[in-house]
Amino acid sequence: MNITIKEIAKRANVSIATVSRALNNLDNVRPETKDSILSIAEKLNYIPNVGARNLVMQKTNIIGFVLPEIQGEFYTEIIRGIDEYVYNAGYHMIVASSHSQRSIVESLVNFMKRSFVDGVILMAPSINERVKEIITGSTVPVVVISGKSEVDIVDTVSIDNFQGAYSIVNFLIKNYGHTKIAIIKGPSTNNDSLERYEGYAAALTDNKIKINENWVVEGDFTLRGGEIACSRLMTLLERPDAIFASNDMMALGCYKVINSLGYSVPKDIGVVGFDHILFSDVVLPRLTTVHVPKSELGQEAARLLLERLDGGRDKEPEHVKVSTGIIIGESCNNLNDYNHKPRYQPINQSINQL
Amino acid sequence: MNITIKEIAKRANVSIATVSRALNNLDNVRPETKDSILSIAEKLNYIPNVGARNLVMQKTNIIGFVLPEIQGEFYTEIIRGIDEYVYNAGYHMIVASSHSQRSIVESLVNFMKRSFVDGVILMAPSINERVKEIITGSTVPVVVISGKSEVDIVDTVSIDNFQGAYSIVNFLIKNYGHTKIAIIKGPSTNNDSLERYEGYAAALTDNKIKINENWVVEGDFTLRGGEIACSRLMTLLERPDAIFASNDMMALGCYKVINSLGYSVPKDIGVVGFDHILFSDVVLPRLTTVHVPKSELGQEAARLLLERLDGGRDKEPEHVKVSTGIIIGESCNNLNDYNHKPRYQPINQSINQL
DNA sequence: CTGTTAGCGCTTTCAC
DNA sequence: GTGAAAGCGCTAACAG
Repeated sequence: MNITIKEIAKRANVSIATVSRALNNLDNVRPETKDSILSIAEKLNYIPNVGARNLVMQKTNIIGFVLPEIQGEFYTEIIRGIDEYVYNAGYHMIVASSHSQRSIVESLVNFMKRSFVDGVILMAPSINERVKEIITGSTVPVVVISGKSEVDIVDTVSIDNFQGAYSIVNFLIKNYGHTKIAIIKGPSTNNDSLERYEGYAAALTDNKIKINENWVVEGDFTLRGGEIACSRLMTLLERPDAIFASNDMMALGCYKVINSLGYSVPKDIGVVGFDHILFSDVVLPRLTTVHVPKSELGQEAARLLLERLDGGRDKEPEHVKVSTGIIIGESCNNLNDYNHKPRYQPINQSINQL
Repeated sequence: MNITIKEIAKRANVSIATVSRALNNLDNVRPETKDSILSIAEKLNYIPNVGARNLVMQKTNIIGFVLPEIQGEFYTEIIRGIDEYVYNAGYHMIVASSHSQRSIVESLVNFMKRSFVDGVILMAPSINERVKEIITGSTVPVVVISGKSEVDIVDTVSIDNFQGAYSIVNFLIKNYGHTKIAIIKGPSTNNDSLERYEGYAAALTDNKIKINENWVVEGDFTLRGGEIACSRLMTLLERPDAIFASNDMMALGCYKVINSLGYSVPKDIGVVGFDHILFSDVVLPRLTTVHVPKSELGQEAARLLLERLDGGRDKEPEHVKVSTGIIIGESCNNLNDYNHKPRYQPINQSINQL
């Protein structure tokens, strides 16, 4: 049988209450008593029963993280961000991704079970009515990571998609002299996608550039989607000079298509992305893209949740936006520099540099 | 206050025992009574208290997954594999990756707390004495995912590294006519790394090819490590015709170096990898590599763990090896097809090609 | 300082 | 079929 405080109490000739106090390091225990208890516990290799403590404390020190699917480094980074943060506060995290057998709704409902988790972080590209309903009726605090702060009754964390998209497009225009910029949008149901488009549109408008509807195509955030969308752009009579792919995966899809058509990035057409995934630095030419602090996204969500858990249950919902930055690669040319300076160093030169 | 079986019992005019029976769908309850109870529970929106049930059942239906670091799709896929499998059995998973604040040992010890998790899946590239000790003394079942079945006292799941490495190297020799094959090993402390090297060595030996020590260099499984190792190989007086990188990240590092030197893959030198990460299909040329069924790795581990949990506590430890397959890309040439065309082009010639 | 006692909410004998 | 009662192992008043 597993050893309990009862057993320790017997051996130490004290009551279980005293054992509990000693173990929890409360100060109203005589030092000698405490030492004795602690040493006995140590000797017996005592391990507290978490479940029993949970029951009486009405707290599990576990939070749930619900996400669409565990795939791609994006989610991985967020998971890490959350985990690192909550660990320091003595919490653990249960990950529930939706998959063939389980929907987001199901995961949520499951987590809301009393004494299962103390709080939930929900990551969802779009939030339907049913989910909103569940969040509203939740007994435990919920923090939403989403493209848009569409749920204002709970804390939210979102990427500053607008700013990110605006910045990079504005950069292409102002610094690189581009005017013919196409966009490959993400899925229309996705909030991040919408905001990125708005940033794109605003940057053009602010620079007095008309939006060419032929240069606005939709993708689905996948590599394949990027390929298809890019093919469409490449077969237009009037081609853009640069493509703003709403995420890096699609940008890589563009690379593939452009290369397979015998063109080259950025010589023939520029490509920029959004997300700054690992491989945007690995590909040649390195992708110019918008950096999203993924891990920070998770950390902020965790911070908000733990703050709620720490007594701040009825303060106003907080809405945090994490900001982005531009990563400048070589996937888009500076048209202003274009005075016949070769952009690619002759190979013999780079060899000399070794 | 939250509603409990006590409340339901009161309203249904029965005892809490009967409520419990009805809720758990035991058969020794009169149908009418059961219906009445169920409808009341429904109406009251009753949610069972997981913690209380855990306490009396001595079971949490949570398993722990301990891994070195949450990073890269490799781990992500395994997490998904485990999650999908255990979900169907009514379990949840707590992920604990080691990071700056937490070691593997710490995670393990933490999970071993009674009533915290019902079992643990441990993924570790190498297993030290301390960890072995903890596993041995564990009160809950442990399944180890590791490169080698070095822990034979518990169930293990491992990649068939030897077979994978052997296959791809043998393929290069037998099918592509290669003889000058270098290897970039992984870290020497990593079991997967060692086994892959052994597969490489065996394939050469079986084909009566001597191992050239100059062509055996060590990497660290990172992109950067691959670059450094590849640079060393490329500066040798006698260069290999192909490089077997012990994982795909390092293979991509090779791509970078080879390209930056003005050479091309596979024309000047072939590169093959191991893992079959997402990006091995994205890069150009597509990487020839060894496919590792990552999600299956997680699923097998989950299966073994749940089998233990399901009463099979004292059956013999099982050791599962998941097998690999070769993915043929375009990153390595078939020399048999290569009728006397020079493999290394003079540098000026490759410049002309631009 | 320490012991007694009353639960936390649930499952499970053991009677009836 | 159903109820009474005994815990699961722990914390937290409340006394002393």
